Amino acid sequence: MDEKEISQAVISRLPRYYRYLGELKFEGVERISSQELSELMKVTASQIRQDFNNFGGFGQQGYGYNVEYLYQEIGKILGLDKKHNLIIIGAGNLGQALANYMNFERRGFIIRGLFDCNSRLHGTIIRDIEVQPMEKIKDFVKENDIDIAVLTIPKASAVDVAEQLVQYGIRAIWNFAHVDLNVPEGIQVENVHLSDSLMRLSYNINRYDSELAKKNSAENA
Amino acid sequence: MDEKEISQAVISRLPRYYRYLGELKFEGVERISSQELSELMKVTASQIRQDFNNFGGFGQQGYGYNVEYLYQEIGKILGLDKKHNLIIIGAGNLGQALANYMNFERRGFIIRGLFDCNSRLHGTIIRDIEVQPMEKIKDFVKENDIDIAVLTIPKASAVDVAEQLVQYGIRAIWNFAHVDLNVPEGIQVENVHLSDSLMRLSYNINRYDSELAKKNSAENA
DNA sequence: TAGATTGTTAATCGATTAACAATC
DNA sequence: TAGATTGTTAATCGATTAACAATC
Repeated sequence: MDEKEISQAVISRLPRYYRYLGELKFEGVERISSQELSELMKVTASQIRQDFNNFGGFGQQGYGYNVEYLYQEIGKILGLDKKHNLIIIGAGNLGQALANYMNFERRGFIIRGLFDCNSRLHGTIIRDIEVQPMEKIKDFVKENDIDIAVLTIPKASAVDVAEQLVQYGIRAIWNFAHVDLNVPEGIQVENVHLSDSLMRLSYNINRYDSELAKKNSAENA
Repeated sequence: MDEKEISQAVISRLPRYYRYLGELKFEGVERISSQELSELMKVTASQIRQDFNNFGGFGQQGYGYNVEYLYQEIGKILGLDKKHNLIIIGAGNLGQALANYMNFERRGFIIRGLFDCNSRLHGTIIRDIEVQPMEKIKDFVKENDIDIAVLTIPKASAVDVAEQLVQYGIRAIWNFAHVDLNVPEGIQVENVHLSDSLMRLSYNINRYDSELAKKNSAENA
């Protein structure tokens, strides 16, 4: 009953473990110790063991971890053994790019519908999917068992659209709009704020420059 | 000399502050207290004050913070007062979407070149920029003072291309390829791993479901 | 001056790392 | 059995929150 809540720090690391294990599996590696994995991934072996043990013991003393098994188990923890039906709201450049990106399907995320408020896009077909007007979302969500909505629309309309999606019964929103959505408890939101990411990059360039300048002036003093 | 290093946790929050302050400024709000901002942004006032004070005193006791001034200062910290020249490597759907996205230019990130290994794309023009073959990157970087490269290519070639870019003198890489790059000290990398993000969303949907199931079975016990 | 609110120090909380006993 | 390596507890480190003196 009193489940120890897994911290978001741990969860954020799981996809990276999954990626490395997938590659090891692909390379035919059968087992790996936390020590070896730690060298590969440049994190501490201690953190790896702690992270995995949040979900129970996946390893074996004196042996290490079975790559195939661990890969499967992390996949299950991430819910990748389940299928998810998505719709994309906003069939602009980014929406189309995501619709065209095949790799998500491989992980069980299947794009079922595309919607846009721009009538000139209606009827456009992207990967066998026709762009439909926004008015069709409501029925489409109900009839096609959609659980995830991808928001690739400008921030001006994103908050309203998100609210509607929740009413239509959507379970989760993958939000690319540069605005914080306000959704009720139990609706999952994952933000991808590209401009935030670019600003962090900019900060780090800038910081490196000024530290360099400081170091140089110190040498000349 | 002994600069207190600013933690990445703080830096990650700066773009969000910047966004909120930009909106407040746009709405004509002149001053704001940490208390008011904390209610708006749903973080503690304490954290806001701590964060800002990493960079010096931006506020005034008894008054709060001047929105316009604070917005400018955070912009400067993020390096948004400086121009950056970018190139995009990989003119597929995602590369084109980013090239078409105007908002980055507003913040001083100017896309100068587009490159792709697919010869069928060469000569295609996106927002006045012609897609060029990969062989042209080297000279282009030197002649156009490029500091940021956006990597929107498949992971198979990403590591090699990144290595080359570093040799050509690039300063920073905005990496959309699903692989960890290995770059020397001083080269900034910011990863946007979309599939990792989607997996986190998947985890949270899954977790919510199983918690609900647990709660229900507990009630029936 | 009195009230408000910052800047900053101290206390708490959580996450990471180290250490080692358990065990394959 | 001996060696290796996990699972787990304890120690450390860092980040967040609370509290309050400084000051506008």
